Amino acid sequence: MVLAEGLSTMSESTILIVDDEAAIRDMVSITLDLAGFNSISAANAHDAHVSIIDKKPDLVLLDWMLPGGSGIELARRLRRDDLTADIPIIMLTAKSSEDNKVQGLSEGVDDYVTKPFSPRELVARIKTVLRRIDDKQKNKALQVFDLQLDPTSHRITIEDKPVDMGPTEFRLLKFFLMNQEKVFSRDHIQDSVWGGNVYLEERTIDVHIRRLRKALSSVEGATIDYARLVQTVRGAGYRFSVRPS
Amino acid sequence: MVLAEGLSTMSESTILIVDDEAAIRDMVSITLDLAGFNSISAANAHDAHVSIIDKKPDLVLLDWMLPGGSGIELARRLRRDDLTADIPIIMLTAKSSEDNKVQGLSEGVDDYVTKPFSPRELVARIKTVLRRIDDKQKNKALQVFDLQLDPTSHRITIEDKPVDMGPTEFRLLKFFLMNQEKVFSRDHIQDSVWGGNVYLEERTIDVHIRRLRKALSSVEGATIDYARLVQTVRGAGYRFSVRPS
DNA sequence: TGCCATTGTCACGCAAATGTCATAGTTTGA
DNA sequence: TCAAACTATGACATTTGCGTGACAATGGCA
Repeated sequence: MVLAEGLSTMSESTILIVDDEAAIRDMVSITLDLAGFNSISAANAHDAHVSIIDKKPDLVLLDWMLPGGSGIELARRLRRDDLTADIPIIMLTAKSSEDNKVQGLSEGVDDYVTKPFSPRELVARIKTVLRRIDDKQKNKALQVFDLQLDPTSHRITIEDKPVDMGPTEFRLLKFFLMNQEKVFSRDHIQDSVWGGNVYLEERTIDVHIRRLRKALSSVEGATIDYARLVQTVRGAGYRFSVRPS
Repeated sequence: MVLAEGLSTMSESTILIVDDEAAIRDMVSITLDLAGFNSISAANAHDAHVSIIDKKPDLVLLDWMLPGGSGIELARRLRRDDLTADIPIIMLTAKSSEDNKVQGLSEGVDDYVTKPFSPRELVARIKTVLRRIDDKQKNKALQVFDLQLDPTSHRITIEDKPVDMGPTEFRLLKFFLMNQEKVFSRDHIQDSVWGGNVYLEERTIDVHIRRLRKALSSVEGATIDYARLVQTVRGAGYRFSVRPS
């Protein structure tokens, strides 16, 4: 069975360690690996930024005292850029005595850990932050243009007008919204939306795709035909994409 | 069991004390413990921030004059972050200076206490603030259009006309009014309205939903059909929402 | 004690939702 | 241009979930 997409608790989160001291990098790296995380590291802010854009880690462990004060800079830059604004950051700070300067600048940081720290503490903090971000993410409304899916109220709206659809189509749309711009085979869709323990006729998926499209088209006066976002990829499956096919 | 939502009088509120002087921290801590609060403390803004994110206290007692002026910074930061914006803050100021008062209140501080203060006064202020916050949330949630639920007199009115319903329907409506725009499964509703230690047949919830709807519809000449606000979300549960389904 | 409101349960009916099929339509490559 | 492969769609039987009226049990209150 193929794993359901968008699982809240990823089996293996990738953590980026940014510290100029090799000893600390190694120590933390080993700790994280033992805790079941995937760790990568960077020795300076520049490499870190490249890594973040490249590898898209789930969390960044950032040393406050990088040479040149660039740790602060990096944190700020990450927060400013939409691409990286959602990546949680845990700051590693030296001692709490001289954090006065630090205070005003530490906006948007998700947690701090003070050196020296125990591996146990570090892992606990990371897990806490990941869980918190995760919950936030899970309950966050998914949105594309003026189409909104709000998991909390279990409601779908287009331009604030409610869209009526069955539970299966709801799950299907949710799946698509969480995995846009990717083609999925019918098998994969079945596994992710129905679960792996059911047998469905192949054509059944098509029917539900059709019902989803119909629901998305049913809104009067919409500026876009949202049904067009559910695209057929002949011979491969279906894809949800904001780009015209 | 899921905790009942929005309990007004928390059995034990957690108060975070932020002060750089250990003597004051201890004094306040003892005072609060005696008054039946749960107290934690932090010596600087940094630790305080960590604690707040971690422990989510119900109120923060914040020394204005933290070294480096970071007290005010902290207050500002707490207000800006969505996670912490709702946590009430009471400022501890050295002298009664009008400046402090004005500036503090403009930063969204809920009250201020001037040193030296008596334990009695401090506790009274805390209780006042907690009650005010509490009332604010309570009163905000308990009115929708011309439907009113008054917890004190235990009455429900629509356009000032009394609505008759059983105790269970009353609690059910209260629960819905406190948690609007969210879907709740029957299990969740049962936990929150009946408590987790009872076993109910699934259909029983439906019956009470129906009784609630019937009661809400029973008012003659209402401009809105309030029963429509109690919405069925097929396959998911029920939702109280101002928006049409 | 008897009355009455309240409550939880059940059985039944209805409508939405679901999965399947047959048929029509479209695309692809020879 | 034609056949094969693939997809869209309408129709249909079945399943599922929800609404509703009725009823017995409970407990408060006069």
